[in-house]
Amino acid sequence: MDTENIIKLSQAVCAALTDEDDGLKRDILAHTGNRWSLGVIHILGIAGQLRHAEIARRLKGVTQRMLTHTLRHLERDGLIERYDYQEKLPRVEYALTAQGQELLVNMFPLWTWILDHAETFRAARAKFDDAGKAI
Amino acid sequence: MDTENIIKLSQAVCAALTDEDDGLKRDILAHTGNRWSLGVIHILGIAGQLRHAEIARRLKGVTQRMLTHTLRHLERDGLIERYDYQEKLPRVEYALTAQGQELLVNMFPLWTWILDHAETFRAARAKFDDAGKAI
DNA sequence: CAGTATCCTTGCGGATACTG
DNA sequence: CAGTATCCGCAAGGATACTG
Repeated sequence: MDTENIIKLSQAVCAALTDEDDGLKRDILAHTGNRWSLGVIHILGIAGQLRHAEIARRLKGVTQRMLTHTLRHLERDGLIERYDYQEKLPRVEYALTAQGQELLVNMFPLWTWILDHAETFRAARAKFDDAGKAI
Repeated sequence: MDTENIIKLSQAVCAALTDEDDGLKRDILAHTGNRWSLGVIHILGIAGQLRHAEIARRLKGVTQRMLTHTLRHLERDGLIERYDYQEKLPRVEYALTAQGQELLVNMFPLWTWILDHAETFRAARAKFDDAGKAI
């Protein structure tokens, strides 16, 4: 897409976007910014339904505490569902809800765009930091 | 979109997504989750180019400190550009870069989807909290 | 006007130990 | 196995005062 079109498109987009529900919007988007949520959603999107320990195994570096915490938050926002089988040795599985799947689908353009421009971002940061403005 | 299709689509999406660059991806997405970034981007998308004080006026509740901080971070990631006119009474203006405009465009589906489902999210939370699971 | 400089509170993310 | 319960360091976010 050329620059001309991006400018026009972004202006059209801005006009269409509203600032209502600013809190909620950020709350939902916060899932995409914090440490483990996106990984969980991605993994569940691929595997379908997994137990706590299975997710922990596939998510390198996550602690039990943070995984539980992340799962609770995703569950609270209706993005995943928790299935407790009430067995004596606990078995609990998690899966994306329809909402969670829609989040993934709607996040696709943004996600791929970021990955496609990884080098650009790194270059921008390097330039900024080299200019002595590092934060 | 019906449920059948969402499931298929989300699986296709998951397959297409990669987990590379997890840190960078989250760093960029963090802009969408934190308190003021999205507001700044939206305002600049509409207004084109604005001074520090102008942004502060339109962004209800932001403090000078946090606005400066937010602007630095957005600048570091190449999403906005800073124009310092070097005048005796300081005049500095900010505008979206091409990258920043692309971010907006690529975030459009996600943003509108969240706003369209605001009620669903609120209902999910209420149900969760009422079940006594509140975090 | 556009920032720094301080100080403060809150919550994130993590390490470790324990329980039904 | 799937969590709680603590304790901890650190950064986000904020209030207020000051500066070139």
